[in-house]
Amino acid sequence: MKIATWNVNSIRTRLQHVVDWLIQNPIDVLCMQETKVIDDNFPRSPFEELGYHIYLSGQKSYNGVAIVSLQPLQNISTSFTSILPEVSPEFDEQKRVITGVINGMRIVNLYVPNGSAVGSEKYEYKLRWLAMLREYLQTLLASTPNICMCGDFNIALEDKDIHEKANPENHIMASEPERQALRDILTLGFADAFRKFTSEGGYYSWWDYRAASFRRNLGWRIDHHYLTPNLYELAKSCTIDIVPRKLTQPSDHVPVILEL
Amino acid sequence: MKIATWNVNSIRTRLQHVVDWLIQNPIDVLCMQETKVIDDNFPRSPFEELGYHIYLSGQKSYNGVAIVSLQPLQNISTSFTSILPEVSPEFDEQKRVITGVINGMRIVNLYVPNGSAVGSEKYEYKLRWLAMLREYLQTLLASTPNICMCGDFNIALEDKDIHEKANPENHIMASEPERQALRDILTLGFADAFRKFTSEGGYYSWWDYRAASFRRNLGWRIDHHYLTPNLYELAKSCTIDIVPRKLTQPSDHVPVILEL
DNA sequence: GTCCTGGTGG
DNA sequence: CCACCAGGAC
Repeated sequence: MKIATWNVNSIRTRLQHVVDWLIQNPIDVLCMQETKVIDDNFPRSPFEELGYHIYLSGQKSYNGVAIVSLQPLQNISTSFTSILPEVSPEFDEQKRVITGVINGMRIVNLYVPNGSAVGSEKYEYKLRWLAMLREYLQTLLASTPNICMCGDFNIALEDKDIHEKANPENHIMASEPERQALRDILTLGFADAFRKFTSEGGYYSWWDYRAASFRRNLGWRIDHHYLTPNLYELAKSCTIDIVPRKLTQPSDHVPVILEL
Repeated sequence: MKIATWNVNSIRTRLQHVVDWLIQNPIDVLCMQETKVIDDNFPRSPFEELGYHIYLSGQKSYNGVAIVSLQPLQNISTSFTSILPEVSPEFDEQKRVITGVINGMRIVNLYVPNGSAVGSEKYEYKLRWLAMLREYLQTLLASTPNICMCGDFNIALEDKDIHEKANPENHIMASEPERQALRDILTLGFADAFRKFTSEGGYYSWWDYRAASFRRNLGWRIDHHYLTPNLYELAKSCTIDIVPRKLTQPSDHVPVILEL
């Protein structure tokens, strides 16, 4: 089966790109981020016409995550507090997580905070959010040991995931505290599916809209699939499809496809 | 020769429609209104590639007029105060007039204020603007007796220029003070080119974007060519091309074409 | 650069 | 309904 993750940067603006891509690419589960729409206004029918079940956690303007799946998902959850009652309700105000179970595997679709600039208030929120996420995943793992966690992590763990013109040191999405927070999560038992198949750098999933970044290939690999051991063993491929970034009015991110 | 007037409602948004229309329609002079762009940002090259000279009086966001002409124009003017030094400078803040001479004929391209609602401050401005326009034209006529005045007048002079569902009485664009102000201008020696050839009603040049007005043909004829006697005699046809209103993302106005 | 909102203008 | 802006986010 194929599980893809794609930060679509507004599902309403990108609807035709996403639908066309799904028609061209046989995807079982598509995890989207930055849908930027409340659930009532999500464009359901184009996905339903392709046979997808739809699971949503959206808000106005910002954030918002969605999963569309050919098979139905069980045990959907869209909040942190329902899994971790003691956690601050601030983490559920922004819609950044949706999870459900398919074939005994839990899919966790995440939109990690961007963090703005190192040292900013939003940066501190990102680090607190990642610490909270660790607790959340620990709880989930206790009941479902097989987890495919994917989404826009807004973190590049290695310098080879970042184009050469950037200086990763103290850069948002590359700073050591962010990387450490993500590594602390992975030590729960997750591994990067992409790195099972590809060890070289120069593969990117996001290019800033500004400064002609895509034309100059100044990208970052910040969209990931992290798998628990059994799933990692099963992984058959993990690839980045840069074609949709070449269309007119593209998302700044491209889809990453995991095959299990 | 053919002289067309078209309120394009943003030349940048409508560029492809206008260029395609010019390629399909052999127009010598196109007068545009509501270009909504400062002169530095006007998309010059598509017109230049078609062989047009370009004359501009634009502003940010609102209003803005332009003439493109296969032959060059002489004696361009884009202000009221330069013709009528005693007039209030408020009338030059909004870019609503551009005029130039071709073959001894002066073309005056106008975007008359909309007036918002009868009795409003904008309505009073419209009436003052029209009174000022009369003086302006009187001055122009003294040096150039042959004038083709065209543009978006935001006035329908007769009830048959307005769809049946509207109640013209005290309606903006149809109120008696507006009509009288326009008639006072026409008594300087102008006649409606369209009415030389067509006496029936039901011909419209503008349909509101709202309420599916075009589909229901709830239109108004508010875009006109007014000609001085010699030119009126020479007029060969005056037609409205509603085809561009059927395209996707159309202007709410369509071109009106005068043939001399 | 491209997206969103909320506001104005029509 | 459609276009513009400013301001914020990324």
